[in-house]
Amino acid sequence: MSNKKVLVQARGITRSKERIREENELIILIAAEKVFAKHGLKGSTTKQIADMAKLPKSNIHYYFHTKLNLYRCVLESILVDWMRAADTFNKFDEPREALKYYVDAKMNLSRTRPFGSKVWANEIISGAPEMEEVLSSRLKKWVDTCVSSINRWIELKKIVNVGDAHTLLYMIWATTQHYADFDYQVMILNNGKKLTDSEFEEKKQQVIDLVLRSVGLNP
Amino acid sequence: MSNKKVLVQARGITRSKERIREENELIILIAAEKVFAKHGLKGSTTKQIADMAKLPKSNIHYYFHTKLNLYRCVLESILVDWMRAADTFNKFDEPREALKYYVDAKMNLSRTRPFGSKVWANEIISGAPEMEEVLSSRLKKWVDTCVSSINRWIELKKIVNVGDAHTLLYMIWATTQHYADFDYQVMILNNGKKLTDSEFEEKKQQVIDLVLRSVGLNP
DNA sequence: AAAATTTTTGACCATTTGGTCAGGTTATAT
DNA sequence: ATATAACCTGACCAAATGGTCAAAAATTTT
Repeated sequence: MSNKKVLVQARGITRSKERIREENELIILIAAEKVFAKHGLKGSTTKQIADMAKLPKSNIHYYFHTKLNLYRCVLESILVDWMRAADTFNKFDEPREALKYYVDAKMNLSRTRPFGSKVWANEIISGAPEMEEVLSSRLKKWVDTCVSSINRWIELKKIVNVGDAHTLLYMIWATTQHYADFDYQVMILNNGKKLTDSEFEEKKQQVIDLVLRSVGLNP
Repeated sequence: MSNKKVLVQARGITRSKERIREENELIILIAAEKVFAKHGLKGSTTKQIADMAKLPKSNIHYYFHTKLNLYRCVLESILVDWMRAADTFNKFDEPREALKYYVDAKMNLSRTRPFGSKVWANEIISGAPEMEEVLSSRLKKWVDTCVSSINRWIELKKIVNVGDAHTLLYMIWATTQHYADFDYQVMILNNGKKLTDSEFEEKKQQVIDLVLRSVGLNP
C-alpha cells in the first residue's frame, strides 16, 4: 500500500478509479522517461522503472503490459511537447523572429525536459526502430515546410544563402539539444556545477545570437 | 575454424601468434564499436558482439575478459582519433583557419567513424560513468586552452564577442557530431538516401560557413 | 620431435530479466 | 448491502545473459 494511499485514507477520502489510473500512469511515465534516458530501451529493466516509480514491478505491467509498449508511450508523450515547440517556427514571417523564438523554445525544452530529449536521442542513435514512421511522415512534412520558409527568406535576400536549408535546421537542433543530451558534459566543463537558471538564460541568448549571425542577421 | 584460417592454411602459411592476437583484438573492437553504438553498454550482449565479429562468444572473453573492459577499450580507441582532431584547433593563430580546419576535421570524423561518435554520445547521455575522469581531466584541460584562444580572438577584435566561449565550442561539437549520431534521421530527411560523398562535402562547407558567420567572419 | 605456450570453442552455470497469474483489496453500480 | 469491476502484488517461470572451464588444436620454443 503506497504512502499516498495511506495518507488519503487517513482523511477518510477515497481516490476515484479514474484518478488512480491517471495518476499511476503519469508516475510510471515520468519514472520510465528517466530510466530510458539513462540506459536506453534494452538497457533499462522494468524493475528499475518500478523502483524509480516506487511501485511493484507487476504494477508497471498492469498499466502498460510490456516494456516496449511503455517505451512507445514515453516517446509519444515527448512528441507532444516536441511538436508544440516546432510550431513556433512557422508563427513568424520574419526570419529574425522565427529563428529567435524557435531557438528559445528548443532551449527551454532542453532545460525543462532533458530526459525526454535523451530518450529521443537514444532512439535515433540506435536507428529509430520505433519511430521510423513518425520520422518519415510527420517530421518529414514539418521539415519540408521549414525548408520552404528558409528558402523563401533566401530568395527575398532576408538571410544569407546557406546552401541547403537542412544544414541550418540541423545546426539549431543539434546545438539546442546539446544542453539536454550532454548536460553531464556541460556540467563537468562548468567546473562540476549545474548551470544556474541565469547562466542558462545567458547561454540561451548567446545561442540565439550565434544562430542569427550564422545566417547573416545582426542580433 | 574460421574461413580466414582455412584459406591461410590451404596455402601452407601459418599466422604468427602475435599477429593472431593483434588481428582478433582489432576485429572484436570494430564489431564491439558497432554493437555498442546501437545498443549502449547495458543493451549490448557479448553474443551480439561475437556474432558481429564472426567469432564464438568465448573468444571475446578470451581476449577482453569482461564486457565492461571491452567497452572501455572501445572508448579508449575512439579517444585517440578524437584527440587528434582536437589538435587541429590549436595549430592556427587566425580564427578563420583554426575554425575552418577544426570543423573540417570533426566533420570528417563523423563521416569516417560514426559508430565511435555514437558510443561516446551514449556514454555521455548516460552520465559518463566510465569516462568521468577523462572528461574532467584531459577534456577539461583541452577545452580551457581552446577557450583562451577564443577569448584572445575576441580581445583582439578578430571575432565578435560571443559571450561565453564554451557556447561556440558546443555549437561546433553538436553540429558536427549530429551527422554521425543522428545519421539515420539525416538519411530519412534526405529522402531515405544516405548522403553521398559529394553531398557530404557540400554540407561540410555549409557548416564551416555557418560557423564562420556565427562569429562575425565573412567566409 | 617433443615440450611448452597460446589460441579456440562447446558445454555448462548462476543470475537476471520480461512477463504471467492467482488471489486479495478497493471502489463503484445496483 | 451486495455484486461487479478495477486495482494491487507476491510468487513464480521460461528465456537470455555474462562469464567459466576443460579439453582440443595450433603455434612456438627447445
